Amino acid sequence: MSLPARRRVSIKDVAAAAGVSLQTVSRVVNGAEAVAAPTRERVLAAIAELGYRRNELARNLIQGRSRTLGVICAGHDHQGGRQLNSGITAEAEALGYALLIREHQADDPVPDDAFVESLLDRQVEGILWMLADTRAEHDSLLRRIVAEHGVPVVALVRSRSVGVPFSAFDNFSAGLMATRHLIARGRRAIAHIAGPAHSWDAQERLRGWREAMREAGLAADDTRVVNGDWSPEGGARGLSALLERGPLDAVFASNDHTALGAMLAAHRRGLSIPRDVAFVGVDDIQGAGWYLPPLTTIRRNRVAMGREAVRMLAALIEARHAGQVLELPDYLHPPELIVRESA
Amino acid sequence: MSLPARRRVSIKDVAAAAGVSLQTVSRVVNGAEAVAAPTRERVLAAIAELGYRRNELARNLIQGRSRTLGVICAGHDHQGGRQLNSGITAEAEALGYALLIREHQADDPVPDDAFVESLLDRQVEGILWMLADTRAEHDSLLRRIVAEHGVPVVALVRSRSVGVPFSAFDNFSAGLMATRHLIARGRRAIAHIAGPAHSWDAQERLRGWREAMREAGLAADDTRVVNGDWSPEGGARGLSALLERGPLDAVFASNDHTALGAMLAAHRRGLSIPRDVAFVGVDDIQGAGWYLPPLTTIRRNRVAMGREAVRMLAALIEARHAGQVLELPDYLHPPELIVRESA
DNA sequence: CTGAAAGCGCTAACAA
DNA sequence: TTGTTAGCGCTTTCAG
Repeated sequence: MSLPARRRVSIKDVAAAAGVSLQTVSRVVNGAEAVAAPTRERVLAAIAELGYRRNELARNLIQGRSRTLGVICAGHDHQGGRQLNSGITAEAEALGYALLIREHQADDPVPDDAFVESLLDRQVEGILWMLADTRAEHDSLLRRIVAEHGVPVVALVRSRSVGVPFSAFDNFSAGLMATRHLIARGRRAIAHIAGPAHSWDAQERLRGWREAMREAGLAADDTRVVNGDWSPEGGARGLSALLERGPLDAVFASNDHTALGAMLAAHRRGLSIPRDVAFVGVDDIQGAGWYLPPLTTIRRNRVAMGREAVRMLAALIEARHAGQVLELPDYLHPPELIVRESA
Repeated sequence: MSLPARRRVSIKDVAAAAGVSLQTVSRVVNGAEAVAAPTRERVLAAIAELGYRRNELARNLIQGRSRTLGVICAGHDHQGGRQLNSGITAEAEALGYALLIREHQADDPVPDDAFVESLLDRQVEGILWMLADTRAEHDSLLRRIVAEHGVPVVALVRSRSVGVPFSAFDNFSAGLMATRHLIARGRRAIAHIAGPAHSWDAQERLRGWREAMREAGLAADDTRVVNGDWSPEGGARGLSALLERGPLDAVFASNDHTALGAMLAAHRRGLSIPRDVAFVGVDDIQGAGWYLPPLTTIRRNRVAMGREAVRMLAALIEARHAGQVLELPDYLHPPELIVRESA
């Protein structure tokens, strides 16, 4: 297994073996035209024999480019960060970028400069910001990254004030769509189990719920809203709290896990779904179509969001290298209603 | 946003500003003792004023260490790769390693050398292998990484033949535990919906089921086994196929998603859970405790597995740098039975 | 078409 | 305690 570290073969070794200079090897490796066929053959043979591979680190150093993107994301991601990552990783790879991940655990202190500096020190060329927190510390950190360090940033949340381009989910429309669907099915007493109070996504979905209720002339007062925490536990607690405040015939849950917990709580109280209470979630996580009953939900295409974000960031980086200033349009990904049996 | 790329301030700039040599700045930055207090002050002042940050890439190059780990994992991971990542990322960060991720999508061709070479080219010091595929191509690739490239590797699956240390889940014991639990509850006609045929995890769990049936003197013939694909769809299909072959009073599903799908299918056929058919899954994914009925399952602690794997890999790397050969004991993480209502 | 020299940003070894 | 000299592995001028 663990052999003593053998020195990797360098361009120098290849040059010596092929009897040419370093540059010639470099040219061959980089596919330059200006190399005579026989020379190229010899170099290629030496490369093959020695098993030479280019050291990207050295290359990055001299070119002043790391071809690396930093990703700042939440740690215990209840919302399926995984799927997003798959869009991000695939696109990054396609564009030739490596990814350096930095996770912020929910129970850690609010991230400060030191949090991102490890990424900057490793010379990331751009940053993907996935923290959906509306607290001022997050905003100001993001602003400082852009202003002081001058690194291109693309957000995967629709950030409030910081002028960073984003590829984000249209949470407001999602809330609107979910609630409208319930209204169209004849529901009137529609409650909302929201996400955590300082989550941007949660706030937007709540706003969508309010707007849909308002336009239908229905009461959307605060007694109809409780905060959850994206988890089934939060959903179950939320439903109980809501039922104590009064009767309801539908619940818009901020995400599928919340809906799952709330549905079980409703079931335990002898309520029939969707007859007595209808449920709509958000996410369309794997499994949502197999709950009892299968969950009606608002799908968000995380893979597409991730892909787009990486594309935007890459464009920003290229422009920067070309000395240009690029103004990118924001990208708000539309929600998709998936009607199943819970509503 | 996208300012023209400004040259980052280097150690040279700091040295000039502070009126000292490069070396002195380097010493201060690296916290060496042998610097006079007033000199240190001046350097620190210059660093603060210029906003100097050390370029880790340059440092890595000269030290011949990248402080980076490569992770080779499956793309569309139905099994919650996310949670594992959280153990890996946390431990890697704690030990000062960055992570370079390489995902293998299930529908891509079997990974070949080119697949890992992008990691090697970026000088990763070790590789975390998370591909649980028993096909020969995977094995031989893994073997080649170790033999030809000489990079330390730790696997997160219990790999068959390749002599790579692992920190893996004890899938066999999980299968044993799940099946024994069903037997202890008085079930006799216990079927198994397995994972994909060439998944190592799936094969081991199947083996556990067989062994438990055998030791109880129950029939464990192939008519009682179908292959799923870790998904709810596969679980539903699996249950239907099993029921066509004969009656059963319990199902050991290879993972929670499979169990979820199978439970819905059972429900649709008017079977009561657990009265008519009991179910046990594997994973204890978020939500499993909120299914209808809450799922009895075998928990696996992915975070611990990830942490341990990173620790092992780091130890291997340190040993290598110290010129030693380290024999590491493998780590088989025990399953934990979580009894809920489905069995 | 090929090579020599310089240097990316930093640290290691030695000298002063 | 501080500075000087090399040089990590590579690419970029600029000569030849």
